[in-house]
Order: sequence, then C-alpha cells, then structure tokens
Amino acid sequence: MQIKELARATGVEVETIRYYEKQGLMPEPARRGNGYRDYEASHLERLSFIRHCRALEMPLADIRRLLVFVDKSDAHCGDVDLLVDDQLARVRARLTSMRALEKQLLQLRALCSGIHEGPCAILEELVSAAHGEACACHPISNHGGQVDALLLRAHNYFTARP
Amino acid sequence: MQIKELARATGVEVETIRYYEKQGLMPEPARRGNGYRDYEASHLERLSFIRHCRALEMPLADIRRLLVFVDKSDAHCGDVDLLVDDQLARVRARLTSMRALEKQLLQLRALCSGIHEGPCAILEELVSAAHGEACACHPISNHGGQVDALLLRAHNYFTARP
DNA sequence: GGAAACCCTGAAGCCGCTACAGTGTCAACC
DNA sequence: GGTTGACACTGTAGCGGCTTCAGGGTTTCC
Repeated sequence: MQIKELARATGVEVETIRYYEKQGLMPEPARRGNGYRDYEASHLERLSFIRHCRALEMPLADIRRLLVFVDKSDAHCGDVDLLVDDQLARVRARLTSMRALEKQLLQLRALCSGIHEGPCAILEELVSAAHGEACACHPISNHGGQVDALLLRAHNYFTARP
Repeated sequence: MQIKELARATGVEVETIRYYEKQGLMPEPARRGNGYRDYEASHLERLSFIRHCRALEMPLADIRRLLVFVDKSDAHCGDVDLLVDDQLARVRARLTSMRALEKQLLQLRALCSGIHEGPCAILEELVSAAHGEACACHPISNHGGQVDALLLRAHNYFTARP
C-alpha cells in the first residue's frame, strides 16, 4: 500500500502520516526499490488507533504511552485508566471555562443593535472594562478570578495615584 | 512606569508585554536614557483592553482590528459585532465537540474496573474501534461524522480485499 | 517525449506565548 | 570602589500538532 492509499483509507493527510512516523508513533514501513513507503494492514490498524485517540483529543505523548501497552498487550496495563482520567479532567476544565466564555460573549453581543450609528456599545463596553469599571462581561467579580483581578489591579493603579 | 510596574499593575508577564509590542498591539513607549521602556497610563489602558479581549479568547489578529476602531473611536465601528459573532461561533462549535468528547471519555472510562487484572478493557475498546468494530465511544455512527467515517473507511479497506 | 500525479527530504510557518542566553544598568550595602 | 541582586535589553528557540513550501525524483498515461 502506498502512502496515498493509506491516507485515503484512514482520512489522514499524507504529511500527517509522515509526521507520525518522524515522531515515532508509526513504525517505519518497508521501502520499495524507488524509496517509496510500502504499508501493510498493521500500519492501517495502528494509524486508525492513533486517530481514534486523537479524536478523543489525547496528546501524542499520551498516545505514545498507550501504544507501548498495545504492543505488549499481555503485560500489565498499568496507568491506562489514569491517562483517560487525565484527559477527562482536561476536557471538563475546558468545558467549564468555555461555558463562562459563551455567556460573556452573549452579553457583549447583546449590546449591539445592529444599526451601527453613534458610538459602538460593544467597543465602549470593552474599553470601560479595561478601565476597571463595572462591566457586563464580568458582572459578578467573585469567580473566574483572573480577569477581574487584572482589572482590579489596573483600576487600583489609576485610583491609587494621588 | 517601568515594564515591571506595568506587568504588576495588569498581571501580564513582562515578556508578553514586549511580545505584544513586537506584534504591533502595543504602541512603542518612550525610552529613558538607558534604553529602558517608559510607559504611560495610556499603555496600561491599552494593555488591559487587550487582556480583556484575550480573556474572551479572541485571536490577536481580531484584537488588532478592534484596536483600529478604538484608536479612531468616532469613526464607523463597522464589523465589531461580526468579530464578536465569529468568536461566539468558534466558542459554540468548540463547546459542542467538547461535550461529545466528555461523553465518549466517560464511556471509555467506565470500562475500567480499577482492578487491572486480565486484559485491559479500555485498550481493547480503543483497538477494536480502530478495527472498525462497534465501539462504546461512538455507539451511534450517524453524527459527529468524522471519526466514524474514518473508521468506516478503514473497515472497508480490510473487508473489501478478497 | 511531455504533462500530470504521485513520491521523497528537510525546513519553515502557524498561534500565543514562554524561556533562555548573553549582556547592560542601577541602587544599596560593605 | 567593589560586590551583590534586581531589574532592563535583544534575539533566538521551544511548545503541540500539524501544514506548507522548496526542490527534487519517479511513474503513468496520452
């Protein structure tokens, strides 16, 4: 199987396949006389495995670790579940912050009437937030923390000067 | 104000401030006799603005475009709302895929009893998914699409060979 | 024999920082 | 006046996971 065929069979780009090989995720295939890579069914299987893990957004380093267990499947499977736990924790943390983000963007977006006459309410909101004034994006300043702390420090900087 | 003071006032790292300057987001400050940057209140304001936008995960390119409108605030505010719409769309798309991800990871994680004896159910699941067999991660193969299409192509590749 | 479609390698680019190397400057203390 | 420590500067490289590009070779079809 040439690389293009493997690419078509798996839906993975040719360059990505070569990249995985360079990263040590795909074993080096045999070469034909002309230097072209020659893949077997086992490569297809392994590439599918990698992509399935990538679809779960696991980092390549974690997939590399999984592949070690796959290669000697009779061995103790060790911390496979911990890798999944890690990934789950990452996904959940990201979900939480993105839900907050969506809310903030919605509030910001609601300020625009779509008429575009006079001062832009969205810009005004973003600028006034930078001044440390009350802002629709971060109405309650007790959770999320980082941004509000930032604005508070900025605000204090201005107001603390005599 | 020295760069460190600006960093403290905004909670932004010194290197990041210099990076924003290099990227053309922060105007070049005056320099003291020794070459040190000397910031004014306007820089603090602008940096806070940038960070507020970054907290909304807007890409720097979009912030750059916003800053043009901020600088000539009397001008027509044009596509400011479209930038926010774009960002909202990005966030929502990501939310959707991450919710699906969480579900898949949960199902995968549920396969592990925690005993780690005998074959590893998680690994078996990931490998069998790579074979194109029915898989708990993608139980219904009619939405989400990409991964299932991938596995289907892989499966077909194997089974189509005589 | 010439064009199109495939293959190869190696390096650079993307994003938004972060970190490091190597050097200069300044204030405080002995 | 010398030393220490904290700050400043520039320029470059690294992160992840690819993607793209430059510059070449091979195969296949008309």
